[in-house]
Amino acid sequence: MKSRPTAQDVATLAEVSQSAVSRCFTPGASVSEKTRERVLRAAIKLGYRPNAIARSLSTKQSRMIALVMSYLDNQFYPLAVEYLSQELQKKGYHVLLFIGEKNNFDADAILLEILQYQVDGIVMASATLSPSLAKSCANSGVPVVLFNRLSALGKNNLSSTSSVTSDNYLGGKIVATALAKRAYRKIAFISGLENSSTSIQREQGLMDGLKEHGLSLYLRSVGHYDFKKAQEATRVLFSSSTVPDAIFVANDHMAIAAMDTIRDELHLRIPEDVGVIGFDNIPQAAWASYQLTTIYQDIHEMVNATVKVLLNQIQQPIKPEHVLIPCDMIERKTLRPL
Amino acid sequence: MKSRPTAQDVATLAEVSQSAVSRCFTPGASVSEKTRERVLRAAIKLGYRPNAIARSLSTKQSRMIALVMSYLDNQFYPLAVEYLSQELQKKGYHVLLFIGEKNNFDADAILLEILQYQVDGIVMASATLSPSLAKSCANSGVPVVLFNRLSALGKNNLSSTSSVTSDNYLGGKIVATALAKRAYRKIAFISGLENSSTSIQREQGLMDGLKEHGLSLYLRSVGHYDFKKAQEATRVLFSSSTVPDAIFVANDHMAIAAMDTIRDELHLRIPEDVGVIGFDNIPQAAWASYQLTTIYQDIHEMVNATVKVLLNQIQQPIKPEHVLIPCDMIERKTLRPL
DNA sequence: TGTCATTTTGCATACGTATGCAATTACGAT
DNA sequence: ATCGTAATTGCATACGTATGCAAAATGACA
Repeated sequence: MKSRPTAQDVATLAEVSQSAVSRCFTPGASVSEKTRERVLRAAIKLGYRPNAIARSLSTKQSRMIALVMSYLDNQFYPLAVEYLSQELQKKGYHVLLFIGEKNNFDADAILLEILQYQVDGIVMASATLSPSLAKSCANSGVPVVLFNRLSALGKNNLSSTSSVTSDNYLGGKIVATALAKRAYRKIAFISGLENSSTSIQREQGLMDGLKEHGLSLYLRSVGHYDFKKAQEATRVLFSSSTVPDAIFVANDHMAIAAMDTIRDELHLRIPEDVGVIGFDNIPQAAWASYQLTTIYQDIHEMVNATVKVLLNQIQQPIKPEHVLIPCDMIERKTLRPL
Repeated sequence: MKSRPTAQDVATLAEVSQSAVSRCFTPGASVSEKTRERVLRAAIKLGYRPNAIARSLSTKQSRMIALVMSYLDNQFYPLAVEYLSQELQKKGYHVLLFIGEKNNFDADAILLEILQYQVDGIVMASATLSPSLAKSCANSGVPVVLFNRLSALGKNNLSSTSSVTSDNYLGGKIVATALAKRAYRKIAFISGLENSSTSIQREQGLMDGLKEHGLSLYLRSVGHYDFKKAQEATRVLFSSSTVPDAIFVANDHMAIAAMDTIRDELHLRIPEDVGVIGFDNIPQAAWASYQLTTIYQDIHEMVNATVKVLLNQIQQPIKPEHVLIPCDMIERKTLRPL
């Protein structure tokens, strides 16, 4: 049980200096073919691999990216994690994962932990970045990209932290048009977390879109992006005498919850009695039992953009970037046909 | 854009030595109340936080755990990731996430990357550990725990790498008994990956259980733990003239795929025409449209055990440990009642 | 063969923290 | 006040790598 060989061990065996060994593992460094060969031979013999920790200390680059999430219930996020992790690995980065507790999610505390690890960048999904923390990151020179989130906006709608989101506002408008054209008139909205930018923008798009078609929102309920709470929200919508004929749910995860309640508890038919439309296009939306009509979030584009922005910011953190990914409707069977 | 303050900066401001500062941030170190106060005051003033990288280099403990996965489609894994990450954070560890590509998953290459980061331990889920790698880890003194997997077994059924799994064999037997008691006679099995220990043990349990009830397996098909492939496997089962009256599917993810195919394509009723039972008890199994009867995997117990074993092994890696978590059936509506 | 430009090499040091050891201080008891 | 013991502190160094700089080696060319 001896500890791992160091560059010095390799150097001794290969009869060169430790610097030479280091250069052999540093792309672009100046080493002759002869010594490289000798070093590599010795390295293989000893099973040597450079110590990334020591390298990080020396170069001041950890090649680690912190990924901050708050929950993985909604299948959209695991997929994002998976693809993001793969893309970052391709670029030579590694992912340090931080998942907060649902109830007491203290982003500030987590971020302080993160900063200790000298990560080269941070991707925040499922959590807003408090202004104080954004400042803290900026001071440390650690670039941050918000994934599927915007931070609190100033009056000019420009946040100081980079972000990548779908065009949620447009998505909301598309929903409004689709519902209007299908002759739905009593339209309800089940929101996500009240203070989340995604939910707010989707709702705003819906409202503005409805107005353009001479309609207005009929009912509204809050689902907190949670399955059970969305079911409760659905019950509330149907508990009064004023019943909606269509529901826009802020994401698919909740839309499925709503469908279960509508069909199994309330014994209503979808789409005959009530239309349902979601947002995200998670895999479950395509399952035969749901066939949920929804707004497509291009997860691959979102991740690609996130990686691109992040690496940009790492190279030269000048101005924050804000990327908007287009989205569109995927028609399945929870809205009646045109 | 100045770089982060160091212990030396704090020491200078507080007029003490760098050692004193270090000791203030090392639990159990000897510091007087007076100097601790001065140091902390200075640290706060400068916004100082110890550099975890430097600390790792010095202590030879990174307090990072590598988590290796191959896919997150199956909701069971995101939940495991979430809870595992939270538990490790509570213990002061952080998670370095590695997700392989579905197609070309080169565990060996990934593991070499991991070892460079000097992680204190490795949790492998969704991937078998090749003997060469296991040896490589042992040489490096890095403890490994297999989560929901066993490595290739020797003749004596004892692997040299620690593991935490459900009692998959027992689960298979429970399924056999449940099916037999409900008078199912033409029982089919849809397997996961053919070489995965979970699928193998669940099937073995089923076989042995059936035999005890004087039955034998009627049909068999391979689903590779993949949604679309499971649907194809289901079609195959029903394509010949010999049609099963019940199917045990190696996990819920595939069981749901099978249900979709059975009901939506084949237009058969569950459980009247055919019974379905899965394994895992993922959240979707409880959705109203499925109500899948399944075998419960206690994900919290599994994670708790994983963390416990891992920390044990980190402290004193003497003998590998193998933990078996009990499991039981959760009855919903995809098997006909007794 | 000698000169000069270029490539390769080694030396020395920095990165930021932890810690063994010896020196110093504090404190209680006599 | 004196001594002894325990608590605290600073010094020096180690952890493993990268890299600026100067020295050395190489190679091209006349």
